[in-house]
Amino acid sequence: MLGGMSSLDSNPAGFQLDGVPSVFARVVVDDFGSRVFDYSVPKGVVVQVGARVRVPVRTRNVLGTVLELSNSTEVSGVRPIASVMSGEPALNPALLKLAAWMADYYCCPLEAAIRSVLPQVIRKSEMTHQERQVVRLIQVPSEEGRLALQSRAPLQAAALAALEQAGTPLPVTELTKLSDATHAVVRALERKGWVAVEMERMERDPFRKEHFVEDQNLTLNPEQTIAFARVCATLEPLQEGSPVPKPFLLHGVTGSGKTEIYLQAIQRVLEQGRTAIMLVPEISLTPQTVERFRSRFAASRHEVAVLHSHLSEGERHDEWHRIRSGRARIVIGARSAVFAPVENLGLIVVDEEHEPSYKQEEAPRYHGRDIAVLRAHLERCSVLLGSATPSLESFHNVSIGKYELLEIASRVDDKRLPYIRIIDMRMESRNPVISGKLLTAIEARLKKREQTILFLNRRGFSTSMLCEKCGYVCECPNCSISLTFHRGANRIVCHICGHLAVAPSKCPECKDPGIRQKGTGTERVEDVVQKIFKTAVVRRMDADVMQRKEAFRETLSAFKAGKIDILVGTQMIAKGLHFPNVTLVGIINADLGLHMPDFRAGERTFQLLTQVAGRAGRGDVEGEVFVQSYTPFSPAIQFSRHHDFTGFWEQEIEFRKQWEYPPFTHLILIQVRSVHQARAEFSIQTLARRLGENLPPEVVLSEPAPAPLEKSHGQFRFHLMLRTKAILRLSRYVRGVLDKMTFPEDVIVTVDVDAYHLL
DNA sequence: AGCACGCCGACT
DNA sequence: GTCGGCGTGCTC
Repeated sequence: MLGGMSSLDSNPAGFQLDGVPSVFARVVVDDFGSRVFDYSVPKGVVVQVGARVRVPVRTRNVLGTVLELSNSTEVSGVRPIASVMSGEPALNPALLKLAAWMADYYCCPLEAAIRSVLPQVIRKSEMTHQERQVVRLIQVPSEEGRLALQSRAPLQAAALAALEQAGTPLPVTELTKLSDATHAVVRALERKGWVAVEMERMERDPFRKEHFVEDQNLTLNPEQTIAFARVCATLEPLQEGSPVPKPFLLHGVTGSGKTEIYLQAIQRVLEQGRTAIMLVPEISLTPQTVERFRSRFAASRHEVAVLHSHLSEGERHDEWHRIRSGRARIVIGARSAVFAPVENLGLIVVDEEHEPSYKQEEAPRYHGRDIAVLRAHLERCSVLLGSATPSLESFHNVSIGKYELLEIASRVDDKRLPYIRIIDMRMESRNPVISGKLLTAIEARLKKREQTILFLNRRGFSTSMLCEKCGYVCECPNCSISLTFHRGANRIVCHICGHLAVAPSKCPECKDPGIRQKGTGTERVEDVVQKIFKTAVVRRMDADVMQRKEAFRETLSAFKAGKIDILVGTQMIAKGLHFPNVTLVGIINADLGLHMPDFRAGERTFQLLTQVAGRAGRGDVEGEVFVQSYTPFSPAIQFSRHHDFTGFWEQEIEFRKQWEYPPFTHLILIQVRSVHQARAEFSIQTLARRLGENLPPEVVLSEPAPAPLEKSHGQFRFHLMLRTKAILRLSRYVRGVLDKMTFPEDVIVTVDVDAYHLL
C-alpha cells in the first residue's frame, strides 16, 4: 500500500552501515516549530533521508521528516522510530535542500518550509490509492466446457463469454454491467478456476471526462526560432563542473507565440528522457493554457500531471504519486507546482512571470518565480521566465547580467499591436464615465456588429470627489490616493491609512460648487452604457459575477459566440482569456493605483494597460484602444501607449526615487499584530531595539511604523522595514533575533522577505 | 502543538 | 483526603 505506513518488523532488508551497530536519524517533527529530535533506527529498517516517519514524542506518536542519518547521537535515551512511510522518501535531497534554503531565506521554521513543499495529503499520509476488483481470464474454456457451463449456469457462461470477448481483464463492476452477472456469479467462476479476481490500483484522473485532439508543432517564425535556439542550447544535460545556464527572460509582446516556445522546449527535454515543470498563474490555469498543453501532448497525456487548488484530495494524492514515481514527466500547475517531486529535471517554465499571484501570502511568503530560479540552480537545469510585460526585478536581473534576455517584438500573425489613444479626462465634462470619443468609437463598432471590451479595474459603484471645473481630485494628504466618498457619514475616507475628512461642498482649490462625488465601478459603467445603447447587449464580468461559476462560463461562451456586443469587466478579462473578435478596447480609468505610494503601482498599471490593450484586434481584425485618464502623462500610461518597455524601467525607478528610498534592493517587512494596541506597540518597539543592537553593515532599519488607529480585522498592526543588499545575511540575523525573543501570546509576528521590491 | 505535572482551592 | 482548574515547561 503506497503512501501508508509499513510496520517495521515486516521489512527484512535494512539500512545499515557495515560494522556499525546503531544508526540514528535526525527528525523534524511536525507542528513543533523547527525542533529536531534524534531517534534510533531499529535494526533491519530502511530509512532514507527525506523519508516521512512516525516517531514517539512523550506519550503519543507524531509524524516527522528525516533530515539526516548518523551513527552517533549526543542524546541519552533515544527512542526508536515507530514506523516509516513506505516507498521512495517523500522528499528527494534536492527538495530537502530547497526547503532548508527557504527556511533560511524567508525566516520561517524548517517545518513550515517542508509544509509548503509537501502537499497536505502527502504529509498526513492518510490518503491511499483507490483500488478495485478486476477479473482476469486464466483459462480459455474449451467448446465442451462452454456448453456444459451454458446449460447448468447460463449467467456464468455469459460472463465468461463477455470477458473473453473483451480480451482484457475487466473491473468487476464493468463485467456485471456487460453481462447479467452478479458478484456471486464472478465468485463462482473464480472458485471453478476460470478467472482470477485481483485488486488493481486505480488512478483518479482529473481529466477523465475530457478527450483531447492531438495537435502538431507550429512553425516558428524567425524571432521565435532565435529564442528557441538559445533555450535549446542549454537544454543538453550538463557536463560535470560546467556552469549552470543563466535563467532566460523571454520578453514577447502579446500574441508573439511564447507558449509555442515553451511547448517545443518541453518536448525537447522529454525527448532527452528528462522532466519539466510549467508554472502558470492561478487564474489562467483553468481554461486556455492547460487545454493547449494537453492537446499538444495528447499522445502521451498520461505523462502530464496537473497540480492546482481545484483538485480533490484524492486527485492531488494520485497526481503527486504519479509524479514522484516518474510516471508523469510534465507537471503543469500554479505556484506550489514548483515543488513537484520530479527527478532529473530538465526545464522549469514560468509563464507570466510578473504575475503577483506567484507570491505566497502566508508564511513562508515565498515567490514561485524566485523558487523556480533557485530550484533550477540547485538541480543544474534551465529556467525560462516568460512575459509580455516583465517585472522590473527581472529586467533588473537582465541588466546586471544575471538573466539572459530573449526578445520577440512581433506578433505571430504579424499584425501590429493597436496604437493606444489617450483621452485626457480633465477635458471631458459631458460624461465622466465614457468620453465622447470612446462613445463614438463604440457606436461605430456596434454598427459594424463588432465587439467591444470596456475595462475598469474597480468593482461595484465606488466613488471619489472631483471638481469638474479645474480637475481637482480630493487626495489623501498621507498617501496621495484619491479619497473615497462615503455617503452615509458624508465623509471622505482614505482606504489606505484611514484618514477622514468631511466631504467638501465646493472645490477646495477653485471654490467652484461643481465638485461632485464621482468615480466609477464596473456596475455603473454597465448601467451608463446600457442606457446610451439601449438595443446593445451589455454584460459584466468581474469577481461578483465569477462567484457563480456557470454564469461566468455562460458569459464567456456567449461573448465568444458574438451574442454580446459590449463586455464590461475588471482584471479578470485580462487574465489568460482570448477574445479573437474584439476590435475595440476602452480602458475607463487608467489612473487607479498611479498615485499610490506603493512601489509596484505604476508597474502594475503599465502591465495591466499593455495586456488589456493587447486584446484588441487579432488575425485579420483591425483593433483600436482608448485609454481614459486624468494623469495622461504618467510614465506607465505613456509607455504602454506604444507597448514599449524600452526606457520604462529607468523612468519607473526615477519615479520611485522620489520617495527617497536608498538603493538597498531587498526588503524584509516585519509585522506585529495584536488585539491590544499597547502590547503590539510595546512588542514592535522591543523588536526594533533588539534588531538595532547588532545590525549588520549595509542594512537600513525603519522606525516602527504605526498602524492606522482604525482597527483592521479587530487587530492593531505595526510594522518595521529592513532594507539591504545582502538578503541572506539579513534573513539569518533577523531570524536569530526573533528566535531569542518571546512575545505575549496574543501578539502575532509575521516576517515577509521580498527581493527587489524597492529597486 | 499537546500533554504531564504541580500547585492551589473546593468538595465528598 | 480527593477532584479538577489552569499555568509552566518539556518533548529525542
